[in-house]
Amino acid sequence: MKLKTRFAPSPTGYLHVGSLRTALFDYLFAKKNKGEFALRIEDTDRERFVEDAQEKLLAVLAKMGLEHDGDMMVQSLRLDTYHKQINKLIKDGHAYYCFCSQERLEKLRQEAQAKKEVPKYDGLCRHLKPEEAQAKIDKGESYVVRFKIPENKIVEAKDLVYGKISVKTQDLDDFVILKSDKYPTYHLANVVDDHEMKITHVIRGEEWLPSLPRHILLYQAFGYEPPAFVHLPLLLNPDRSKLSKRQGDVAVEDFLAKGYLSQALINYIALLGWNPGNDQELFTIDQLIKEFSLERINKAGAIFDINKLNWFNAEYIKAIVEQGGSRYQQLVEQTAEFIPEHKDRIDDLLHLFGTRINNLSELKVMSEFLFNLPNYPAEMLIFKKSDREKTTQGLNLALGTLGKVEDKLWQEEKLNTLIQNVAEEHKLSPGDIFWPIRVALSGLEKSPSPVELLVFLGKNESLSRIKQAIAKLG
RNA sequence: GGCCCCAUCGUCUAACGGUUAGGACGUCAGGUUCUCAACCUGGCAAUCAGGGUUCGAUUCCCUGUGGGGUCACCA
Repeated sequence: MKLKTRFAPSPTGYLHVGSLRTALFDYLFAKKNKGEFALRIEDTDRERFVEDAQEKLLAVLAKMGLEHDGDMMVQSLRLDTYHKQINKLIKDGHAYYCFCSQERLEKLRQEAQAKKEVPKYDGLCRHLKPEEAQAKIDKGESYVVRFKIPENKIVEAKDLVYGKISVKTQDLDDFVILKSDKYPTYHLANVVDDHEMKITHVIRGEEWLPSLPRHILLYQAFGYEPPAFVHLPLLLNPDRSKLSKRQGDVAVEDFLAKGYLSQALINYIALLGWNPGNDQELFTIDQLIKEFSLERINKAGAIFDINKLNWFNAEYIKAIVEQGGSRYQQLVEQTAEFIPEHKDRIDDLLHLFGTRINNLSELKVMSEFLFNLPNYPAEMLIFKKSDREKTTQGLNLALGTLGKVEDKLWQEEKLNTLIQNVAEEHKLSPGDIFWPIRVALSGLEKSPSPVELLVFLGKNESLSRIKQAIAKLG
């Protein structure tokens, strides 16, 4: 049988990084085994319906390079199927109609809570005769369908990461499988669809582990062979709670909007809860596919550390700028989205700041001084080991020397040699001339090297800024 | 609270029962330098606790502690 995984998000309007990690592992495992990676939209909650969510989801997955195989399944389009399956369960005695009102259930919950007991459905409608139930339905009473949990049994479930799990059915209650709006709940739709789609491996977050026994019971009631289950350790906030908004970005869209590269994000997230068994950390997607194995998935939750993501992203930016090629062209295009007003200078900006940024949005802030010289104090021009006199001399020498340079010789190495020579001739140390040039050109104490700035700004602008500096020193 | 899961540096993690407990991020120090970044070198830093099993436990078992997840007509 062909191996098949599926990513089954509910359309919330954005893709959570935890979901991305699940999707990635689904994808890697499928590709590794020459299997299929399917997509299913779990939109059975019409109260949380979000406009455009499906399109957005597809777009982000595409950006992340996790495109699915085959047709996408949409649960809201399959109500007939679920109804058919639910009727079968009812007929076989595995499920029953329940007419209890929300108010009664709420009261039940509160009573249990007051007695410090576990809130559980008390099974009031469980023994309703079929005719009685039918009569109520005919009268137009609102109802749900509940699954009938077998009594006094032990449910054994196996997970490929967590091992064997067993639960007593006494600890479970008759959960709803069909809501009063005639939409199925997750549990039901999930089991029906995974079976119908011939999913061989269900890979999902650890938060589903507690409901695994319910799903096993459903498979048994249907007489289906359950798929293999793989629960993934959770992604955590710095305080070790389940990764959520409020404590930072969690939407993949947010990271893309800040200028994190999809490959970097994928690479980082692959190493959360999984490792290759050696020291390698930088992986292309193809390498991940090659190395991936379920055996090397961890059990403990992993904190999502923005610091390490920054490192990965910076590594990718550096490497791509250095290597050039088509990936570099892509990077240039992506960067242009952040600085549309200086589109024609992206190439230069990337080379100037490629080793200094964690993400693309930082580039905009960091390069601002190139287009608008900050108003800096004259004292900043004087290097800590220099003085006003030498600084003025250095700037004037620079102005004279640079002014005579032909346009075609306006290059980093040439300019560097030129300035060095002038400094030596006049017994000036580098700090007497390079430092003030940098400050004159950038208005900052921390910046790329003076010659890089000269080349970026060009002769006219450079000389103009140096003149301004000399004037400041008065 | 019931049920379930988990436990190695601050973080991500490695270690067929036998290692000076390794790597990476971060951090600190030094080098390189006109500054920053990058780069290079080095430092600090962990097996939750207590019992077993064993010649020997990070590793296996039990208990405790701690953390998390889940207990909806949400997924």
